[in-house]
Amino acid sequence: MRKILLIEDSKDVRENTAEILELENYKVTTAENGKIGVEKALKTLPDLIICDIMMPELDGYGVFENLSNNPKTASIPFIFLTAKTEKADLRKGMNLGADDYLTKPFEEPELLEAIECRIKKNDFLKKEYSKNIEGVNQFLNEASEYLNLEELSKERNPQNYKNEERIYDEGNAAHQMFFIQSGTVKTYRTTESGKEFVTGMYGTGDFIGQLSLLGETGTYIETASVLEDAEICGIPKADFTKLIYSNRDVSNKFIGMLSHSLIHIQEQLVDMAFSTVRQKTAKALLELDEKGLIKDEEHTGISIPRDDFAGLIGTATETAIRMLTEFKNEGLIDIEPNRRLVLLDKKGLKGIAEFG
Amino acid sequence: MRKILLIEDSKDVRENTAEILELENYKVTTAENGKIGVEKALKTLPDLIICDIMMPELDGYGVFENLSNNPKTASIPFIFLTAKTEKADLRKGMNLGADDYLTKPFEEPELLEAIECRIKKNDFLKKEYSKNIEGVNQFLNEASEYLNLEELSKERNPQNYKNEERIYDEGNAAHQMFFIQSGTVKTYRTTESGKEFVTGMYGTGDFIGQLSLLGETGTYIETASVLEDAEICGIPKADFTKLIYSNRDVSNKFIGMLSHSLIHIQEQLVDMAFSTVRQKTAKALLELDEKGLIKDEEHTGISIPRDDFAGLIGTATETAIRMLTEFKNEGLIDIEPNRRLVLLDKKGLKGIAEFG
DNA sequence: CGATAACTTGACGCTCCTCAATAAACGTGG
DNA sequence: CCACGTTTATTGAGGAGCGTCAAGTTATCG
Repeated sequence: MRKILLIEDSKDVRENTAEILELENYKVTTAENGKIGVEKALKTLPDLIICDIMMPELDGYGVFENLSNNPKTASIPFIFLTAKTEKADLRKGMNLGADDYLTKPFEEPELLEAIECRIKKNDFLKKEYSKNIEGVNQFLNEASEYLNLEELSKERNPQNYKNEERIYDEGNAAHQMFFIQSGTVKTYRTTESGKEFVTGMYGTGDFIGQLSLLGETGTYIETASVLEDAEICGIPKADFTKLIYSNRDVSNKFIGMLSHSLIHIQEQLVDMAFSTVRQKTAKALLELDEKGLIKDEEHTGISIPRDDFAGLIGTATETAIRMLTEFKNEGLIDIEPNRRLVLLDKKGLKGIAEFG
Repeated sequence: MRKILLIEDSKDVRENTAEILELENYKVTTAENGKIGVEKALKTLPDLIICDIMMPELDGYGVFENLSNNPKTASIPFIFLTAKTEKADLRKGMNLGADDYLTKPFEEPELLEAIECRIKKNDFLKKEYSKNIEGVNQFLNEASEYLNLEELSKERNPQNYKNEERIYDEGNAAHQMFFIQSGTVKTYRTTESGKEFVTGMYGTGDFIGQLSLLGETGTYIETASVLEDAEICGIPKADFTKLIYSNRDVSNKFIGMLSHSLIHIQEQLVDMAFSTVRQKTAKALLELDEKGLIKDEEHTGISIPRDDFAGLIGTATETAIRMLTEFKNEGLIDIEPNRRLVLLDKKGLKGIAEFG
């Protein structure tokens, strides 16, 4: 049962509203001024707070400010209540970061709808997505669902791509991002000297090309090509940017994910600078395994061309191969006749990744 | 003079509103239905659009949808107009990404205030900030100004840090970010093998530690220490997150900046993997110069310890020094008696950075 | 002015890249 | 289904680049 805290100085409005909510099966706590409201909020940690603006002791802004500064209460949805005449003040409240507001007198369905909407929203926001770019995938799906934007991938019919086929090219104008329905894809950049640096490998359920849509050049920052026959559908830039930019909650979530990516890639940078190829190889194997691209107890894995594996580490193909055979001789991995890699000793690899 | 497009089917309301706006010295274009509205919007590219929801031919949502999908008009502020009875529909409009709305009948000051607010906002958003993390600086300043959040750095009294002093340490709980009022600071990570990788060098007007506040561990991801005596003031996490998360426009802008950083750091990663030390040295010099940390025609520059310079490239100190003397012998840079570096031939360095 | 720290240069060896040759896998057409 | 050519993987040898250690030089600070 959801708990709602109602902060309102007028006894009539308070009791009336509380009754409506209780009939809808919410558990209601009430407070007759801001000060008490803050105390009760901290004590009961409700799922949602409805709060009048004009109040004795501590006004609505004060309450909001107070609760925002406490991590325990900062993320509780907050709905302002206000008389129609105070309308000008509303903009201030919304700018502070309140989630919604109602003008008194309000209708019953209006109230309930607003509450329902906010609670649903908060459930979505509380959910944790994985730290890396992979988290974006799941996130986009749920976000589109949550916003009722059926325009996203669902309604698009996927296109078939064969091995080696390119999905988009570095430098071309970026009009779409892509969702991988099945198959495997690598993204890479080509250096002046003609070498390929593989920036990522992606499988079923991943999105690629998002970052290029946000870049200021408006062009793809990398090339994507197919590793294993894939079904892929394109998502127009407009759909994506609408999703990201138009809804505050979604964009906040997205900021969190971008930060994680940034932190992660910074770690990679340090690795790249100071690790030996042996360490980098072990790390690459572990990362690929996490994405389910390498055969182990759980996954079937895929056959990865040695060129690409080397490009992922940033080394010469021959060196990469040497490392792999080294690992094989040490019993850490196995190489099947069809060149498929099999992870045997994850712990051992982790040790190498860290200490060499 | 600002151009406003008013789309409204009721003749009374339309003419009335237009008059108010013209008295305030706006240039007003009117349209009596959605279809004409879209056409006129595309033709005149107004600074702001006010649009009724319930209309013949094409309703307000349709108009908004249409204009959102055209890059030319997507960023024009959009204010919905609606009768009080249609209030439920409003939430839909706002979710679509409209900027504001007014309920009919509205008061004159209410209208004007809303318009003023949106135009101001849009001016702020249109402004371009530099692509890298440095852009965040200027941005935060202007954003705090724009939101009237005087709580940020302005009102804090800076603390003095001396050479070598540490501002925060990798792994410690992150409660603040920092603004550099004067002086120079480096941020670095220490590897297992005890080497320092310098992740950035920052000077007057830069912010540091933001990313750590957004990370999920809640700890600093790097260590910051002073290179040149500095005045630095701390900005509490709460202030920063409030700024970033509470306002949609600010967070959108922030997404853009994070994306740029991500793209930039990905480029660094490729460089790190395939460039020679010679190339990396040239690149590092150019980057430092862009930040005004190296002496050239415009800047006085600072004295950079060779250790740190090497850490920035990800190489041994001795190797870094060898490269510098190499460049000196080639006449690309000069090394003053106090070890200060002077850039002489930017073009030459750029050539080396790209082709070796 | 001396002690200490920071910088610079030299010598040597390891890591990893390059080039070259061989072996295995793949694909094609008969 | 096999022989053949082609691509991809693997192994080997040699050398360039860069890290490490050590010694010498210059700046810095009390």
